[in-house]
Amino acid sequence: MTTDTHLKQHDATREKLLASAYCEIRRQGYQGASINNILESTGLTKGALYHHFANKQALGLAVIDEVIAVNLNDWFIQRIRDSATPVETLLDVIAQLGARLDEEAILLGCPLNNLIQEMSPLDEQFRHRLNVILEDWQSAIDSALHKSQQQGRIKPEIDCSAAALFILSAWEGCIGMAKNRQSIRPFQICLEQLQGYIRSLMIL
Amino acid sequence: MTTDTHLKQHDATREKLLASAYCEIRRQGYQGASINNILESTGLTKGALYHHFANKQALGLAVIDEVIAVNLNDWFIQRIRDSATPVETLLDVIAQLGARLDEEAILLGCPLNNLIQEMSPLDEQFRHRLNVILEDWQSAIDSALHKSQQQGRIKPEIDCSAAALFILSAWEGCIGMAKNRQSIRPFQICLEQLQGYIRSLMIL
DNA sequence: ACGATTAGATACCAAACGGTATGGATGTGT
DNA sequence: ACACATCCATACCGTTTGGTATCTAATCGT
Repeated sequence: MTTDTHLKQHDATREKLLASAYCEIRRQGYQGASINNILESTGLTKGALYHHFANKQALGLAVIDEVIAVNLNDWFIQRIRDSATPVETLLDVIAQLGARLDEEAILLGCPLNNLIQEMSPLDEQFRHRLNVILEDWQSAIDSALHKSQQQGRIKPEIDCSAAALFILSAWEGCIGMAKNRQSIRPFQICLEQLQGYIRSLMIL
Repeated sequence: MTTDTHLKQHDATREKLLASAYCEIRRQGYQGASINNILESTGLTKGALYHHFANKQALGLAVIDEVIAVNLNDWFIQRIRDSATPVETLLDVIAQLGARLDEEAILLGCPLNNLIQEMSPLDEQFRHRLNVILEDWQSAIDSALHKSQQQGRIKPEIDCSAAALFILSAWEGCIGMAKNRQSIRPFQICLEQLQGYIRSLMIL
């Protein structure tokens, strides 16, 4: 076996563990996530897990850094940053969110927000890494609003940083409330209101 | 001992258990809440607990019904329903929220939202009871907006039910985001934006 | 080709978990 | 006053938890 395939194999089991842990944490929360469940669904054993991760906390932090942050970056942050018409792209992304999420995804909620609510008061390392992601996200929205403001698409008196924070909060709030209503309809209504708020920042 | 004092004693230990369970759940989440911790902080034992509650789930549900729902009702719903100028009262309550919560309260988040995020996908009984509270809350905001709309304080084209859902979501979202920032300042900024949204529904 | 390192399986562990069975007080109804 | 129910403490139980020690292959560096 060459070095490359070996490294690939190494990474493969690590990725399997990460993916499985991500799933389990998403369903049960971090505290409720069972190491044995994670291993069972991968077919691996504790030997493999504790070879790649020092303990449960390290596994959880790796899920945050290597799964959640990456997903958010691909799905949201990059698209907003790269857009020539950022506010419109922001509205687009929100619309896609309402249209594409199925009921199960809504029931499980936002992986980032789930961990924030559960772990922020309990573990400073969790809190800090989640905070970094959150600030990155807010900064992306802030920049998008600012850019659009310079394009004359957003009212000059708007405080873009404050608006970005509110959009982020309301976004997570919408997903969070939807988690408790089994239907997808209130979620879409809520997102429409959020879009309405964003449009109220814009010049007609 | 008379019947009255006996009943009071009975209720007293039950209330002690509820209060302690509320505290523990607020700090650790429901799954993370330890029965032994709850008992230790009351000085009671398992005999007492399992005399008053069938199991941990029943204790958790009682905390929802008898502590969280009651608190929310006293602090928010009644004040909104009783107000002659509901939108103004709503804005007041939000302002008080931003001014009165200390850092610890923010770090621990909203007890209702905490349980929603943790338990909605895991336990149908939890989900249902939390949903009842949520709908009650939304309905209170809805009625408040509607009443103010009839008073000519809110624009006639506003969909009060949708706006109420969004206000609720954004509210919880603000508290949820604040949970991750140790400072109280972003929380206040976020609430100011929420107030701005509500004012945008009003007639100047 | 051979010693050293890495990957991962197996078996085990102490601690914490929620929950139960029993028994002794204390109070209640008649 | 006596039978009965209520309230709660003590001791215990089986299960699950995250974590460790050990051992065997496989692979790497030289």
